[in-house]
Amino acid sequence: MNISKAAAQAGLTVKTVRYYDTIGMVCPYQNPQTGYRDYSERDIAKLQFIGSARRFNFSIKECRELLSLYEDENRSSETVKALTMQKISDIEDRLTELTRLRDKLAHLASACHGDNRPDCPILDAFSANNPPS
Amino acid sequence: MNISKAAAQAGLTVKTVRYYDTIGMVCPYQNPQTGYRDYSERDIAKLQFIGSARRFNFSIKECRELLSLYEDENRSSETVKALTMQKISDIEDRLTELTRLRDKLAHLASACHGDNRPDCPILDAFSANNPPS
DNA sequence: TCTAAACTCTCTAGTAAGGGGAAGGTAAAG
DNA sequence: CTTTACCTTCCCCTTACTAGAGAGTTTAGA
Repeated sequence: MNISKAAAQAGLTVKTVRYYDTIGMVCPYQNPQTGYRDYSERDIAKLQFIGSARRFNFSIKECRELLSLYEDENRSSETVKALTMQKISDIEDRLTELTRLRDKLAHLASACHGDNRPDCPILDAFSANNPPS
Repeated sequence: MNISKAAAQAGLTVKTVRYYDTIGMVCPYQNPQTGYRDYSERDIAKLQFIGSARRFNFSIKECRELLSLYEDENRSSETVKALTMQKISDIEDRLTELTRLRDKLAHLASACHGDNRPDCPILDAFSANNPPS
């Protein structure tokens, strides 16, 4: 299967799929005459797997790890679950942080009348000597 | 004031402060003999301002915009409030997205017993032909 | 069969926002 | 005067791609 069909199957762009080859994640057979890549069913499955994991916020490095577990017939689900729980925890940290940011910004915005007058509580807050939180 | 003290005042690293000079955001007087940067009080205030805005998730580009409003004596608070509301909206989009991710991952994790057996619902889900959501 | 469109390839360079570290000059303290 | 702690520029590294140039290939239609 050529690269654009492979990409479509996995919900990725051609550029991305080519990138996954250059970094050694999914390296299809490559015609030595033309240089054209030819993706097998197994390659497609790997691309789909990576696409899903990426959409779940796993980094490329983590995807590599998941992929090797995926391909290991003798794996246990232990490591996968641990990785997933860690990822959930990462996401929750980020949620907490973003929620705090939003609340602070919303608080500032509510104090700002947002009209033509030059005084602005938001800018004032930014220029205050805030210790880095 | 030398760069390390300026950085400390603003809660930034020396590298970051130097970077803000190279990209033209805060360009202090530079001794032509030694090349040493010398930060004025005004420079420090700008660094602090940028530090705060960055911590509020504003990009460098947005910081430039906020900074020019901050330095404009005749500005109105209108634009600042609009930028802030937009940022709040961005953050809320991200919150929604991350919450959905967390819930999906939590759902998968709860289905996975995480023991020594090789079957794993998480990996199964990743390898399923999921349409990109 | 020819041609033109639609694909593919590699390669370079760029993105955001700095971090790491080398090589070398400078300032301040003892 | 020496040591230590700074400072400088310079270049490469990071993440996960994306854009585009220039050139070769495949395919569909006339």
